[in-house]
Amino acid sequence: MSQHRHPGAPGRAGAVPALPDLPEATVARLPEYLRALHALADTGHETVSSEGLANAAGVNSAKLRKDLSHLGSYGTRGVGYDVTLLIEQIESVLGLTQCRSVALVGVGNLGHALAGYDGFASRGFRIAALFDADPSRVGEEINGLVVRHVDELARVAVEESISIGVIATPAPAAQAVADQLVAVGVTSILNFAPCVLSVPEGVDVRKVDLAIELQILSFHEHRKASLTALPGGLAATDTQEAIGT
Amino acid sequence: MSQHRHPGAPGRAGAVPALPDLPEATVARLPEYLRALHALADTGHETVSSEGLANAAGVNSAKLRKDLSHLGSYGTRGVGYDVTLLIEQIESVLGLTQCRSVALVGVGNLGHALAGYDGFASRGFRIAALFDADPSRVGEEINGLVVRHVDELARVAVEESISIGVIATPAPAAQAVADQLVAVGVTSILNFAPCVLSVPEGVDVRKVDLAIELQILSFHEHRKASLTALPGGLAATDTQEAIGT
DNA sequence: AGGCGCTTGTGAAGAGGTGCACAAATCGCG
DNA sequence: CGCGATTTGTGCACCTCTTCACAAGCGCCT
Repeated sequence: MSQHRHPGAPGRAGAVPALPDLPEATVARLPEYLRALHALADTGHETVSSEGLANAAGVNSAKLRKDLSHLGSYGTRGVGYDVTLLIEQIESVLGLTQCRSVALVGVGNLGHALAGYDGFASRGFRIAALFDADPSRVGEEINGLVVRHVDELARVAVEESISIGVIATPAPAAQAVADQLVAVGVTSILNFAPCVLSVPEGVDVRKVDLAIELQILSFHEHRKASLTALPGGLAATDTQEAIGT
Repeated sequence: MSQHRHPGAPGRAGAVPALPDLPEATVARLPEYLRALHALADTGHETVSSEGLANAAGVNSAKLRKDLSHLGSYGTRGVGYDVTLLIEQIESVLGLTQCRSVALVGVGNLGHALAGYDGFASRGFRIAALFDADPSRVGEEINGLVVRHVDELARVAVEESISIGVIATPAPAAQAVADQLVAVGVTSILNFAPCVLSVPEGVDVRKVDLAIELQILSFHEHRKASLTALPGGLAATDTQEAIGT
């Protein structure tokens, strides 16, 4: 119930694609499922029920089933999901079957750590190039890669066929870097700089701001402190967060 | 500074606190508004319209107004919002009027960068203690702080009145660390380890997984590639993402 | 003083996501 | 071979969040 993409003649739309137009919330959870599935595969599990996988991924089992149903029917009723098959499907949908090359701009405090983070490589991403605007940093070698000057971005990006750009510069430099990335054809950007990037339509930007995460926690901490200050009443009723047990 | 709220008084009871039970989506955006407001204040602006602030924060102006309206009416029709006043209000709601102490566990690649990240201090958080389980790392000094063994967590946490724990350990160690943090009374955790933490009710966990962000971008990249591969038709219609100009 | 333009605050409609509950499907076993 | 146990896939109701559109409010200018 999912194959009818376009009966026309897309000549080349043969095997993989399908492009099921997934809900954004589902897309955001698929990587988590994928991680849980890899963990299950490593411990020898061949199949897993929606309940089991949902637990491992920290979500509701009905939500998980609905998410997976958007990719097609890859489960067996009464049995569960084939771990290996499901991994293949999710990786295919996420476009992880090819190794994607990442360019990292800004090799300061955070960028340095990102350049050395092995969680990228282990999940199919290759950091292909490092850049910085500071001449004193250019030439430094990190994890087997030499830092180049950001002016070389255009040339190197083509050579290495970069598909994702990561910005780890200070905020004032981020927009200029983003513009350069867009100019060389990068259409996906992960931004660690605490600022809003403006990019043309068709370019995806995801932002990670570490301080914001702390501030959100601070709010909840603040709220909890206020509630427990109340003697009785509605203190206990509305605290339900992360999965318990 | 935690005033109670009357269970049955819909009007505005006290002055500052109110605890307006903000929507979660609003809470997540307030820090972004705060950052934009600080930038405006630094450039000499005394007031700002919802349109202006919304632009600076990268959101829709109606959404911004609704978000702010949840805190109360701090704008002036025909004029806009007083930047300084709004900063104070948001900081108050987020519980940033007091400096919160953070314990960072795991001083590996990423933890090292977090320990040196000045974006925390500049936004009201104090990294009060560093921990690691690796004896060879204990004693190392980072940014003026000495790394202690994780077994000292209980004692130090009380001494430094830690209110937020940050986990930057490898995944296998994360759950044990979380348990220890919870045991010493920490009720807010920021988890960088790629795994699901299980914590008792009343403890908030936020997760940041750098690889997941890349995988989400990978999906969109994959989707865009498939769409442009199709000759005609639905290629142009459904690409709308980050703010454009 | 009065009108005019600008901006906020909000009601209402719509879109999207969540979780329940159950029918349909599959396997294992007697 | 049929039955019961198990688990998926999904219709539906609920809920949160988003967005539009506009009345109410405010300051400024004449």
